[in-house]
Amino acid sequence: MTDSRFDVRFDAGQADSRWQAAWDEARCFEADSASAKPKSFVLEMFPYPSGRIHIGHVRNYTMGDVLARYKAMRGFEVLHPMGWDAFGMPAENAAMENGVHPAGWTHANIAAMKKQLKQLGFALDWSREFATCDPTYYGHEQALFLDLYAGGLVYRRESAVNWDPVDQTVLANEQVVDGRGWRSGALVEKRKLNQWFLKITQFAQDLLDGLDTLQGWPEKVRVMQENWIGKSTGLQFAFDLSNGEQLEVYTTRPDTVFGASFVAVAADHPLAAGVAVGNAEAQAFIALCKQGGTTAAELETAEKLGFDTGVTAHHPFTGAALPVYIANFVLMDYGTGAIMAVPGHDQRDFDFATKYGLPIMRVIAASADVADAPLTEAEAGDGVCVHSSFLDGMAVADAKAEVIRRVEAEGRGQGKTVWRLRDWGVSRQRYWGTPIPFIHCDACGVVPVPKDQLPVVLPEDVDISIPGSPLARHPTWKHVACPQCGAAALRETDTLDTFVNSSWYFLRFASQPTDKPFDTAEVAQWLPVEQYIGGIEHAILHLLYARFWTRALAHVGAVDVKEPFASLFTQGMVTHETYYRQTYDDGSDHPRVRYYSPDEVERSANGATLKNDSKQVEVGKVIKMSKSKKNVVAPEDIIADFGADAVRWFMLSDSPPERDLPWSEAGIEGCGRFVQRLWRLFGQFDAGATGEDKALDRKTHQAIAAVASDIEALSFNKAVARLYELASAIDKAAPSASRNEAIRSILLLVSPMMPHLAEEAWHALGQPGLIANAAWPAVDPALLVEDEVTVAVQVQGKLRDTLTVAKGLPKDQLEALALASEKVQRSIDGAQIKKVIVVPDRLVNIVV
RNA sequence: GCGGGCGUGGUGGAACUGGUAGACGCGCGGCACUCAAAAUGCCGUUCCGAGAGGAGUGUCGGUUCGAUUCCGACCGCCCGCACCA
Repeated sequence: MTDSRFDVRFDAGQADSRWQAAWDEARCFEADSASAKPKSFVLEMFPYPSGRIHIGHVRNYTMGDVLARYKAMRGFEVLHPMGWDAFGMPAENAAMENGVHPAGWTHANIAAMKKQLKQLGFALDWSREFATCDPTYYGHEQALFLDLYAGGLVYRRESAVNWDPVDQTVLANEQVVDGRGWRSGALVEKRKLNQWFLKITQFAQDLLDGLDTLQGWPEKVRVMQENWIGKSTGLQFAFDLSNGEQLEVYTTRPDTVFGASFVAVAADHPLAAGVAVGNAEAQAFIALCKQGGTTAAELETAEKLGFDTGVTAHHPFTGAALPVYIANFVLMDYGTGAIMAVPGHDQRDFDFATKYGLPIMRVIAASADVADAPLTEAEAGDGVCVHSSFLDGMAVADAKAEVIRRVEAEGRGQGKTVWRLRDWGVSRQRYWGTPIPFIHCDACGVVPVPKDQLPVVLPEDVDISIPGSPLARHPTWKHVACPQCGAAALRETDTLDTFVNSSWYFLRFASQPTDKPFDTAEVAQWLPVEQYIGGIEHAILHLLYARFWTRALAHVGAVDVKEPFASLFTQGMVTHETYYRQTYDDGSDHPRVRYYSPDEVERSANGATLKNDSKQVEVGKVIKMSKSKKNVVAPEDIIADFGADAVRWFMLSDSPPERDLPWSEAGIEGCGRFVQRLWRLFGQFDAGATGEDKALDRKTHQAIAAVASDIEALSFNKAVARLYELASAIDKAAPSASRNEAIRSILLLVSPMMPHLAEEAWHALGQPGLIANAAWPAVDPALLVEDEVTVAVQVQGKLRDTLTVAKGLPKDQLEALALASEKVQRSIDGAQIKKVIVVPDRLVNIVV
């Protein structure tokens, strides 16, 4: 008899909240650091509390959740925490616009988003939740900052910084994209300010080397970080100039030194400034260089321009007089801001030399016999030195070493490694961030706040309505006594970059004592994070900073870990069609594009109409959901319509997780149908049924094994397909003990993905406890092997027949069977058989 | 320009280390159930062809008994980086 309780439709609305409450009650997902089980730390990038969860979060957290629940079923003690990256500009912007306090705004947003996350039934350890704006969090961050200061990794200096005029604050190099602020989009200006820096460059080599150990990271992300760190090795040396001065240049191609035909300096190089004194033409040229754009497109099209200073440089080996130019393509902040230009082997130099009629010499050739081949473009490749005096015949690598050796021997320069990576400026002139725990005293200088006076808490009564630093203009907050001499002194009013907050939050998740940031031994229990999941947009910023902080903390003895994230997965975006019309409704001649949201539109197989007027709208490209294109769906709406499990299932279906997932109404409806279908399937559990169904047993066990390996590989789309197949097989099978076992198994297999439905059915079927605490079903290896296989029979590589035979049938028998096939005989058609290839259990190919 | 990735039905995508291309989902078509609809179930669905059969994984070529998979050239799309000396 099947179970009549399953005749009614599965009521997600009611079941979701019941089981969410049951999990909370049973504290199912609280991680126990003292557990004897093997540990697994599954982490998704914690969200900024913007106010609501968007569909991208849902996809991200669903993936992590499936993995976390699966790991728990496999006997791991799982740490799967959640918190809030709660400091930052949007809270201050909201304060400016709406007059709400950043703290109140942030906490209200957190409450709203937490409710949404709870509705999705994620197996999160909420007991470890924190927000980075909690003084209990940022106070510990201040303590760590002081530790790094004591360890020599924090310093303060005046420097030219990237100033974001909209956010009214400084940005790190990494936070400037195409000359604009990464968040505000404003054109960044250069300013001189006293800034706090973290010595990330001290770990440049180590951060680079560490990338090789991160085999669980996407190649793409490792390449991006490698490029960002930007190691180059070369030679720095001085030219003697005709004006009696010296000019330091840096080159990665010392082997091409005999091909140098001019020298160039940046427009803001001191030599350029010197030349410009009393020289209007030079001044005009320098001004021209400085107004040049910095975007990729502008740079690409920018013409190479130069200004001949009239100064010449003496070639260190030939003694030739090389003209010194000011050139717009030389950057002051890389190397020494001056280069030796080798037109034959650097395209920029080639372009420049062509324009100004300077010599272009070949000094590297593929082989010595093409030493005089003409150059039509710069040849940057490998080869041997030619026309290069004592270097002639040497390979590029050897010649580099030889030139460096000679220059060093002459005391004229030295081999040098140059990095693109710069120290990380962490000062922000904002309110809503971690106060930097230092005090400026006229007598004692910059004094750390004693640890027993931490946290340095943000004042609540601030005026955020006007630009500028709210802490700096606060009437009382900054006035304190110097901890050393007791005299009146001033607090540091800069706050830390919010990327500092996210550089160690995973450590605080692993361990959160009240008297210190974390316990080193407890952290060692959980770290490294076994699987980290988040967006590709953090490939450099967050992930590089977090790797650096982990090293810096190891440097001062706070942690034993080096790489915080063993495996990284970057998931694709959720996309959706766009719907639009071209309108002229503003009365102008130019059409404007007006977008419509999916719920204003009726979509059919061959087009779309607007619900309002039943007239057609254009169906546009499938792109990332964004408010401006109105192609968004609200998680709360679809959860209400279909239930959390259908939404979760959709997030896992079809598209491989690293690729974009196109949202569709038809797709989510299909998921909703499958939830109901499974529900009915569970109702087919027939306690009275007996008997064996070997074929179904085999399918069940194959599915158990396949779904497990698919989840471990994060190939959720494949696991989903497997589960559809198993469901169909169960549907078709007759009642039996095997079928009951199959139903019990599929229930367990879908439980990480559809936990509410699974829990409801588990309960209805009278299974003990919560399925959230159940174990993954065991696989019988004997059932994974088929005893019959289908073998393809080809003639000339074309499929002619298939044979179903016992597994392991010997080659000669297989061959005989294949040749006996009527279809095969027909296509051989009496031709002579030259060769027969037999792959046991797979195919027979007959060559005639 | 440099680096990386991708190209498979109407559609999202499967295909283990070269071995039956198109699993599974969506859509579409047909049928059953129903007074009817919804829901559900069953069957079909790469293309051409009535059929036997033929063609087919961006294009062209190569290696192989056999290529979505390996190699070369080209075309197209996406992403990242960039006057980094």
